[in-house]
Amino acid sequence: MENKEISQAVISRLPRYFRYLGELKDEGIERISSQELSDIMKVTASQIRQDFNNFGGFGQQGYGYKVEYLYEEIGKILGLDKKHNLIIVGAGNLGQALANYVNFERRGFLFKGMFDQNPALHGMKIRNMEVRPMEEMAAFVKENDIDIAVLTIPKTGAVGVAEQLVKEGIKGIWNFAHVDLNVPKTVQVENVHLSDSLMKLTYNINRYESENDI
Amino acid sequence: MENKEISQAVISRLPRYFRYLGELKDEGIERISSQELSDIMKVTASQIRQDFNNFGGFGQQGYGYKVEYLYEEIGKILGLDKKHNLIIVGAGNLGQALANYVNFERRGFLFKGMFDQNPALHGMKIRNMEVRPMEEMAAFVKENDIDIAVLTIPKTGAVGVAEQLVKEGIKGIWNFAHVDLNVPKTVQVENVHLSDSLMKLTYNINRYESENDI
DNA sequence: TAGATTGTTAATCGATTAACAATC
DNA sequence: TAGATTGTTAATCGATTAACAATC
Repeated sequence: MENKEISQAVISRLPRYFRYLGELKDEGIERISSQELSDIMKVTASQIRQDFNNFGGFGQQGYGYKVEYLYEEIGKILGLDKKHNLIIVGAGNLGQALANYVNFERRGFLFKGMFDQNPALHGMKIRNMEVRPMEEMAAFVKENDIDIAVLTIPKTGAVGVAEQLVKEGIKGIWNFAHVDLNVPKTVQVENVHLSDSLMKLTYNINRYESENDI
Repeated sequence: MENKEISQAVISRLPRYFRYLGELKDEGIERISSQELSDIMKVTASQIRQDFNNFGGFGQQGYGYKVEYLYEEIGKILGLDKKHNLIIVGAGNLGQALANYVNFERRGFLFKGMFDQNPALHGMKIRNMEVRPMEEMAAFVKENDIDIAVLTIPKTGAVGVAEQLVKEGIKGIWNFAHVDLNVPKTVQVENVHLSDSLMKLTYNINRYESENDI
């Protein structure tokens, strides 16, 4: 299938469209124009139309967009119509927090297992799922058709674990470890570097203060 | 102070430079050229030099950059030389995970308090800090000079809580609630929308598979 | 049909990369 | 001094916005 490449800038905006359209749908609103959506979301109507048209014409001239249809289509583009088997590697605070994040299940992410190096945690139940030793991870991934691994381990172990996961045929890694993973193009990585995010916040606080001589 | 505006694209790259330079420093490396850094970080040397020169000349022609000096300077730009008083609003799994994230303290983020609506959690100790009722938040922020609030509450409450925080003079909000906050320009917001991030991952997994007819 | 609004092309703006003179 | 590498200007590339013809 030869699709023209969509820029990551566009992709990054899709989840936000999806969220707003979901809310409009829940409010019972049936149609919306790019101009109305523009007012609500504070992006230009032009950008909205360009973004959607990357994936084909979802609207109707003179009418606008059908909210529910557009919502469904964007969901499909994001792959939310498919089920994804997921494991969490690292049963610390963050791993546990993500395991308990109920909403993921609603979107087709099926929590299949949890792994940790620390023997003290083995057998402990988190969201009805026992924590398994790291040694079992590789076989588990292969046997249970795991698509996505969530990495919530310290950066020291992350590169090695990622290598194992790649070897077992993982499709995507949601990486919370503070290190850049080097994986083949066959494997997708999405980084969540929390401390980077916090630093951006302090930069902006500082900038604002120095611009205003506080 | 009249500084030319730095684009958020540049700011987003600073924490990554900071991380790599910290690692180089820890390895005892004293100098590095933009070309060497380019090889390690997989960005162009040109971009590195342009980025740094937004903030003035940190290098020396014919020599390169002093690792430690550059590291310190980027830290200052990011505001990491200052202390920031921080509270966490929402003592659920994610709030607790962030409270226990030790590394933040090392960077000058001082964990001062934690709040939750749920009476069952009040008085509970998380990292030696008792969970307080939401009603006490506003006064606490004012009395304890809180700069940053971490919002780890459901989206339904987030907008209202953000309003309160703004009223009490908060400087920045690190927002994990899945909603866009509408605050005055005096208050900086950094969003961490975890489900958006996960959707980007599934998009890329899907795209890769459909491009390769899997 | 007339009015509205998309889809799409063209214009603008901004960010990245290339090139090279300045200088250590 | 010669060689290396920055700082910075110019060229290119890509993303955003504006404009409008197509069309519902």
